Amino acid sequence: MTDLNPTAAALLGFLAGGELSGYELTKAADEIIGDFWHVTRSQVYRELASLSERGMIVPAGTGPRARQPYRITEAGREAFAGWVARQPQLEQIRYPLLLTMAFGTWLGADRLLEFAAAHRPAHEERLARYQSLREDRGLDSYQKATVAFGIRYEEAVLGWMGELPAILADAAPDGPAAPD
Amino acid sequence: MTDLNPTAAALLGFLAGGELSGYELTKAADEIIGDFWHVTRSQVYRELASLSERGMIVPAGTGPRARQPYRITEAGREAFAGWVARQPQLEQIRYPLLLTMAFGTWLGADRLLEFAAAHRPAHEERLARYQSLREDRGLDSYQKATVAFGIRYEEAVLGWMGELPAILADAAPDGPAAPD
DNA sequence: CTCCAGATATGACACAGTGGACGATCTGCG
DNA sequence: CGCAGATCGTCCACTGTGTCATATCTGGAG
Repeated sequence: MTDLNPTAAALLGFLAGGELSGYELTKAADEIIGDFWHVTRSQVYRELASLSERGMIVPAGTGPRARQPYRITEAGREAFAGWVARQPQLEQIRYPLLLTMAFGTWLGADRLLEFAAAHRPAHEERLARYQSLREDRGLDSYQKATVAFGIRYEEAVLGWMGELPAILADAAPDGPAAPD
Repeated sequence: MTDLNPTAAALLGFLAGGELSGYELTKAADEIIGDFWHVTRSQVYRELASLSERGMIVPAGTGPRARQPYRITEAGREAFAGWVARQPQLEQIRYPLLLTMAFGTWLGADRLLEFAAAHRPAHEERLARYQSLREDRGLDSYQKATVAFGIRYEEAVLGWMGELPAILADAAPDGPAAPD
């Protein structure tokens, strides 16, 4: 019940399925939750150290290379169970393109449309990936639900990009023009 | 050109429109960019200190209370112009509900649906707010563009929540059931 | 008018999360 | 063999979040 941050909780969640090392945890996190909860290696190792100190995981022998697998403890399982049953916070979006766009007067519509266009392929790829995941027999329905969000989200982004030119059309025609 | 983080850049962007204090900047950021770039008070003051050190802003007299307004300098304007013209990064989403959902096997569909339902009013309110902003004559078309994203996004979330029960229906009927 | 509750305004600090650099170890293959 | 590249962990500086503290001003109750 000792409160966990979401990243630590996710690591416990993965460890609840078997022993894994930091590197493997990083990969698992990247593949399975990476689209809505980004986790870096640095933080994985930091959280592992902290979880280990708090007795929620223990080192389990040694793997190949310097690999250090961890096993979840009973305390760890309890902490995870406590975390998973709590009402999650609202989501946070950090969208630099929108930030730039909010100050668009200093840049002009043309450049902004280029910026948006540069992002489009990435969104199309994600959408395609989600769509193929939707058919994947290996996912449980909970993971399917997260994929379904991804599809809705990417469709929304692409739809928005589609209507952008029309919205920005009635901006001052172009170019960095200071208001006031 | 000295590279700015997005938060610092946004503060310069606001200051480009006139002198503002930390508190006023916090409010402006919250209202205008808060939905896609969350900024806390602590960070505003930290960035102001850093920008001031780097000569991009200067204290401008004193306002009422302990209020300390800042004025942007020429160096600040240049740094901002440099930042706004750079291709923005891809967005980041941090969605705790999806994290919990990814580990849904340990919780069960019923609780997850409750969790999602608890978020619904917040999304409906945001959507309503965006829809009324869309009619707002006071926004320039760049800000309209950010609002348009908000509308697409919230519609996507609400649509997803609508299909959730169906997706989770074919999960193991209920309850925390450990797999393996 | 006085006083104090509450709003305004800034700051300090610990923790969470990001990104890049570094170095060591193993693996495969020319 | 030997070395290029992948694997694995560590470190550090910086950005972002959340909470607590503190000082100042404002508006009403008395």
